[in-house]
This record gives sequence, structure tokens and C-alpha cells, in this order.
Amino acid sequence: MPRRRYDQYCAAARALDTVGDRWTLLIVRELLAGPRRYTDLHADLPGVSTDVLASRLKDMERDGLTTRRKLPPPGAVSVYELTPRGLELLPVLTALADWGAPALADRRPTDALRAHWFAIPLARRLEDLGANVVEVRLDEGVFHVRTDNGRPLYGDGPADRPDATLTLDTGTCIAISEGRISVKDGVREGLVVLEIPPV
Amino acid sequence: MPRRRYDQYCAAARALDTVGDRWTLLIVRELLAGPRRYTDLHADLPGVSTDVLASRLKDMERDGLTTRRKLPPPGAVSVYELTPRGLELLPVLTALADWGAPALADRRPTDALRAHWFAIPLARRLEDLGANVVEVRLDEGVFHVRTDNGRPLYGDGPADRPDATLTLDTGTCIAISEGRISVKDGVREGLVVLEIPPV
DNA sequence: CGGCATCCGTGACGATACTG
DNA sequence: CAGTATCGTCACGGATGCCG
Repeated sequence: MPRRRYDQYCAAARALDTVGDRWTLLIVRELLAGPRRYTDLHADLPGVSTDVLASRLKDMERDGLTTRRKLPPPGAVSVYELTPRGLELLPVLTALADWGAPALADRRPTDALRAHWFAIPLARRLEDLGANVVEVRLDEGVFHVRTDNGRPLYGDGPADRPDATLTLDTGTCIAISEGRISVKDGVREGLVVLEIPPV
Repeated sequence: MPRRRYDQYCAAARALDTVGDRWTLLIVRELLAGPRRYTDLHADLPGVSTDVLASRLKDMERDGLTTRRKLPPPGAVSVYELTPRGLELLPVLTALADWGAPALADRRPTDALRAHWFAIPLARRLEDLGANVVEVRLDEGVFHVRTDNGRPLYGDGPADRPDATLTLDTGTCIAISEGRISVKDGVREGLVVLEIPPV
């Protein structure tokens, strides 16, 4: 909750009171990948300043979106993690990603990029593959998605034992994310290579 | 699009570049009620300053969310209206309202209130009534909702010729909005009075 | 080195006053 | 009625420093 509230008895305004601040929803996006350390968050949120990130994490913990947990030694590092309430923001991020996907048509040279940022709009399109864990290989990097409502929803890098792997280029990935073509169409047209590893 | 962009090649971040600024999504909320004049917008967005509202409307027009139209004389007043692209933000507002509805449990004395603010979370729950236009009567005021994907989605005050009218209290309205009870359950328990006017 | 806190310049925001 | 102009304040972004 920011210092500035809307003070409106409206469900949408109440939500924006909590998650309407700059960076908050993008922090949620990162935490959908599971528990993360402060430094990892800072690395995957290029542009955020250290104090704003720390301040947001405090606000989010106070508002019940996240919890802070100390990993047992050795390591004894603390990680940030979404609460169930914070996890319920996934539909908000999905709706935003749906709306914003067409804007990916113009790719600016200054744009930062992490492969797992494609996971949110892509996840639903992979649901009918019949695979719990899907590894996605783009030119820009590899990430994996869980389609079984598991936590974490996705992660960077290859999966442990994926049920399927998808190899495709960025344009195809966006087209599938937007629902313009299906995964099966992509395979049929040679844009996507779908592999099911032997058990 | 604000001066500050995230500069991230991510669909959700791109959306937030356009609608992440303070007040923008609440202006969309108001424009879902159809074409509105500047003064009306200002009246139903308590707390927004005149310059910020003017600035947002400019940004939104530049970004293709709204158009400005001069009504034919007499009157010759100009109104703001959502474009199809702007209208596509409804799922975003619905997802936000879903998430924010539990926060309506605590009602602060400083909260502003407009009856039609209940329309967004309520609209989907009225879809299976088989009525195109539903008039909703709360203690706080009357508004009406179109459930046939028509524009406008809702409006203040009574409807012209509603297909159904609902009379209920605020708590019941929130419970239905959250999906905790259905309209039919509300009627059965005496919390909702549903009237279908004779043709 | 991870996890912040502090300082500072810039810009966004909010309230009021004013104008065509 | 529909904004623009002005101004004080606060949030943001970048850099740096501190401390376990």
C-alpha cells in the first residue's frame, strides 16, 4: 500500500492501492518463479533502484503478498516468497500480458530481456500438451513452465526432467502467446520443434 | 505511456508502460460507462487533480486507448470515449477487481463511493440471468449493467427499460461480486429482490 | 558479498488559482 | 465548462556507503 491511496470504495481501486505502485507487479512476476533472493530479484528487474526494491518488498510483506524466510544453514540466506494471496495475482498479470503482448511487435535495442518473461503469456497455451513441465528453448535463452498449477509457475534455465521440450524463435513464441497460432499449428508449419523425451 | 518506461521486453511490462500510471486504469473504469465529458470524469474520479486528468487523457489518446469527439451542436461539447483497444482492458480491470474485492471488507469513512463502481465485479455474475439490461438498486444508489457485451458496459442511474431489476444491500452485492453466493441463492435467502418487469 | 540505508537530482503528483 | 499555469511536495532512479 503506497502512501497515496485512492480512497475509493471500489474493488479495482482497492487492488491498485496495493499493487498499483511502480515495480510491484513486476516483482510479483519474478516471484512467480519461486523463492528468490534480493540480489536475484535485483538482477532480473533491470532498472529498479536498490532502495525502491527494498521498500516494495517491505510494503508487500506488510500487505500480505510476500513472506520472508531464512534458509537453514549453511547458506543462511533469506529469500522472498509469494503468499497464497500474492499468488492470486497471477490472473492480473495474465490479463496484463494478454493486453500488452501486441506491443512486443516493436523491439527496442534498449529493451532488457529475460527468457522466463515469456512464461506468463505462454503458460496457458501449453496446457493442452498433456505435459506437466515444459522446457522452452528460445534463441534468447531457455526456461521451463509448469502447467499443473504448481509452484513455482516457471523458472530460468532447463528443467530437471521435462515432459516435453519446445524449440522455437521469438516471433513464433509471441504468436503462440497471443493465441494467433497454436502449438500444433506451429509444429505443422515447421516453426516449432516439439520433443517428448523417452521415459 | 509515461516518461518513465520499464524498457523490458515483457508483455506485462509493456502493458504497464501504457496503463501503469496512477489514475489511468480508473479513467478506463469510468469510460466503460460510455462517452463522458471532462467534468463528469473529474466528478467520478474524486482525488484526481485537473492537470493530471488532462495529462492522462492526452497520453491515453496518443496511446490509442481513447478518442476525443465533438458532439454535434447544440451542445458542441466534447466527450472522451474508449477505442476498441481501450475496451480490451476490461479483463484487466475485472482481474484487478476480483483480487481487490476482499479489501472492501473494511470500509473507511473517507472512502468515496459511486454506485456504478460495483458494476465491473458484478457484471459477470449477472450473465446467467438471461437479461440484457439489469438495473441494480443499492442503498448507495442505482446503476445498471449490460450483460450482452454491449457498449456501454454500465451506467449510473436507472436503466431505460431494464429486463430485470435487483434490489440488495452492499454486503450482499460484494458477496455476489466475489462469487461467494449466487444471485439465486440471494433471492432464496431473502437478501435479493429480483423483479422481471412485464413486457 | 548480500542486503539494505543514505544522499541527491529529477520528475511525477496534488492543490489551488486562473483563463478562454 | 474545460482545461492551463504555478508551485510545493513526494516518489523515483542512480550512486555510494555501511554492516553482518
